[in-house]
Amino acid sequence: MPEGVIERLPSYLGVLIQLRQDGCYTVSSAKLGELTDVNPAQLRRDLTHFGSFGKRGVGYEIVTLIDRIQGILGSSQTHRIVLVGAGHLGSAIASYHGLKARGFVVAAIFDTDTVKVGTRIGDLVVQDFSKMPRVVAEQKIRIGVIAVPPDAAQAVCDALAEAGIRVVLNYSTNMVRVPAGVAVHNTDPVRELLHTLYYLSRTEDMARA
Amino acid sequence: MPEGVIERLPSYLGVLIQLRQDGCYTVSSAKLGELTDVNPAQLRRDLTHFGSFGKRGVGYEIVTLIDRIQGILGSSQTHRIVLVGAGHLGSAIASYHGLKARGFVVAAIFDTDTVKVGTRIGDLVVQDFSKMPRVVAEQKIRIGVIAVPPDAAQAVCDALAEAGIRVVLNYSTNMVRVPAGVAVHNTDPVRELLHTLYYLSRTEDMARA
DNA sequence: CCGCATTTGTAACTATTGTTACGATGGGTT
DNA sequence: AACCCATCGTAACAATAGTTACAAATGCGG
Repeated sequence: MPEGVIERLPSYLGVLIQLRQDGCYTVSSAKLGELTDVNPAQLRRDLTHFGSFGKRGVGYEIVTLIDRIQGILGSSQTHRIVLVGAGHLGSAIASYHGLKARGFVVAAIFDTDTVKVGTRIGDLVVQDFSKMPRVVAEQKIRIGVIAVPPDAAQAVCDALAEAGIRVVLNYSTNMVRVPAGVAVHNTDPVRELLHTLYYLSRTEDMARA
Repeated sequence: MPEGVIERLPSYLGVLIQLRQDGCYTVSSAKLGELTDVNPAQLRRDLTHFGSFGKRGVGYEIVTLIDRIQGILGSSQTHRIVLVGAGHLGSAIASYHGLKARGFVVAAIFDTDTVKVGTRIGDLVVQDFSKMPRVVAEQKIRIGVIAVPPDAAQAVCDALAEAGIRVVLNYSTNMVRVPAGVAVHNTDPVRELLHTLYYLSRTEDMARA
């Protein structure tokens, strides 16, 4: 399965869920492509990677498509995640309602800062990071989110991997490295900003020309 | 300039800045490639897109490289950004020290919620969103960050574009659309999680086999 | 029941991206 | 000064991704 497909599936899913809420039953590749900024033909080809269940002349049945994509991504069941770092970013993630709506539940929050340990964030009480391995093992949690200062990120990541975490989402500025068998996704706001900066200078060049 | 290069430059820059702090003077494509998970040859070719200034047998001079990349991305000067949404996520971004260190300054924070308007976040006082166009115009701000609930995202984005913002970084779950001449970058945490989920199921399949 | 508008699925093509391989070049060593 | 080793820059190749175009299928209206 091509990497690009995997990256687009979550976008399709998001839009489809929105459409279902709006009361739609079917959607064409043209419409869905417009809403996700994807070429309709490519969208159709993406979907053929896991079967062919559109109806010619009609489009795709939304509920079927949602089911299918959730099956591929493995988001049909709810996933428990652990969150490391109870700072502003950690709080933002923990109290983010969009998570539950899409099948994610924050099972526990950890921090090394003794001042933060014991405080509440939403329904959860921040626990000491030393308890992380036990919680991960007992609840068989496989997803971890890192929201700690850059210097601590790698150490936290190593500990998560050691504890059995299989997927790491890293929100710190430092890229972290993982052993084989663990997937990591580094999404640093500053990197995103720098990336967009390039387009800023380009649009200005165009305006000047 | 290929899209892929632009996406990798910020990673290079981050690692280079780190290396400079550690007291290094030069770095080889092999080393830098390892630290950024990029094939050394590709890294070299990426760099040739804007000149050739490595020394054979030695590597690249770190400070020169940093200068050059910052020049390309336009991050040699400081950039002011406006932030819309003073919730948890907005606070996280506003009080994020990594921004200043990398040349970004949050110039103003806006919200429509009258309860939040007037409160302080770091050095800044949250202002009413209606004042956004004036601030953007007066300070000639071109970058806007959206950290509001999904339903409000598109409206905020339209207003930002109208006010003269040229680059939008959208952290809400709803993808937003922009007029031509404005660049947008949607980075939704849930989408990232869903994306990593696929790899989770894959690693488990591998473990089972 | 038949043609028409619509929309899928896919084949062929193009463009882009990534990889491998190797000659060129600079510094260090004897 | 001559040799050697590390490393760059780049050409050739391979793989991937994206686009265009069109035939096959579906439902609808007359």
